[in-house]
Amino acid sequence: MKPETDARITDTRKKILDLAEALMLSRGFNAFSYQHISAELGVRNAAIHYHFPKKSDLGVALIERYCRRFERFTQAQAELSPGEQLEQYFELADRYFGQQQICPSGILSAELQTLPEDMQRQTQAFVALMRGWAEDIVRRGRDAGVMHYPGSAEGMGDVVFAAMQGALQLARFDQQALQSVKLQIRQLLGCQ
Amino acid sequence: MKPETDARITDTRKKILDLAEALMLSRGFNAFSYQHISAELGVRNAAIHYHFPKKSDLGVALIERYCRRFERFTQAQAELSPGEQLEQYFELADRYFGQQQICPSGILSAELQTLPEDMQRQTQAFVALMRGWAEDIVRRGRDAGVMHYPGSAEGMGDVVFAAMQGALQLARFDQQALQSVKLQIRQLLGCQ
DNA sequence: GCGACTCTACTTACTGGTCAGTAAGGTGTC
DNA sequence: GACACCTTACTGACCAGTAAGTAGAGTCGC
Repeated sequence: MKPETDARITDTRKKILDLAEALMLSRGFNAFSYQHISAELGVRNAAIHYHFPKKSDLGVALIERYCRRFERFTQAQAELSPGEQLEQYFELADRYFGQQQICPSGILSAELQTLPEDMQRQTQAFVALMRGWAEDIVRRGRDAGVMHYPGSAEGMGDVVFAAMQGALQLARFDQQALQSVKLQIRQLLGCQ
Repeated sequence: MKPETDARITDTRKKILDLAEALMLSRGFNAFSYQHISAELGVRNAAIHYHFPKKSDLGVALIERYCRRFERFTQAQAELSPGEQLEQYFELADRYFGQQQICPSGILSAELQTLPEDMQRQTQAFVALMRGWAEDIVRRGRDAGVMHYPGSAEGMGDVVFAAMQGALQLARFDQQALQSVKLQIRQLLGCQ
């Protein structure tokens, strides 16, 4: 039985993924090594290679987990109003910021050209998922009459998504930047 | 006479900076090596070290050049209307996109935590410069009565800057994303 | 106008460190 | 005894950075 399809995912495997995720969001995929993980975990380097033979296997598993997590997140959100969904999006960003991290799509798109091909494809799918979600929020917000903005829902969704991604990067220099962008997006959407 | 203060900057030195710039904007600062540059330039690795002893020296010189270039850009722009300034900003982004690059502040902030300290400081100054400029455009646009938006000029400037930075990263997956964001920003600002 | 000197802009040759990745062996559990 | 989950021990590639040497162009005293 492959670990990927096994319900009881190895403890070590999960710890590796968690550590790799934190490292990727703070340092980037290229800038962390198996050493970083194994040292923190108290195992040898080759133990990581046992679970993820190539670094790209680890990267792909990381993005796949993001996609699954995101799917669950949006399903759990389905009952919420567009305004509440937006606020949950903002809280997600706050959580990244609190850990001195940026959003996964931000680091992955910045490093894109140096990533292994399978990771590039996976990233593309993940970014499309998040982009579609932002678009969905502002479209349903306008349809429900609680959000008001000129132009298309596609355009507004892209601006919200791009601005939040950029804001998390800006927030590394000025912690007020994230608050500033969130507040301005609320005002541009005419909600609250 | 130091090369930095000499008007006649070495040809090789300039070529190194140009190549390093292109490499940084497409691959990132950590993901290019002196080998990449020396191979392209037809010189030996140590020749690069002659002009830039440490890689961080090259990085700092790169950002310093950005600051100087940006200063000249904004000065040349001083006579233009806010609407025209915004369009020039958009054209700048188009140029990066055309070369499969992202904006310098995007890659530098994504990699920030792995950059040498002097580069981090330099980056902070550069980002502050660009942020202030975006804020200035939308403030003067509102004052002149040609741009209309809720909230503060600080907030709107941050959204425009963050959205453009994010859009260039999104555009790596979907080339329409940049157009989409530019169009939406124009509509949010109520100009054109 | 010629040798001595100096400086710039490199070269060759090297070091030590880090990296991903592999092979083969060990150990405990079912 | 088969398998999951590690270990030790290693390889080869790449990396930033350094030391020492050199070719050529310009400068200086004389």
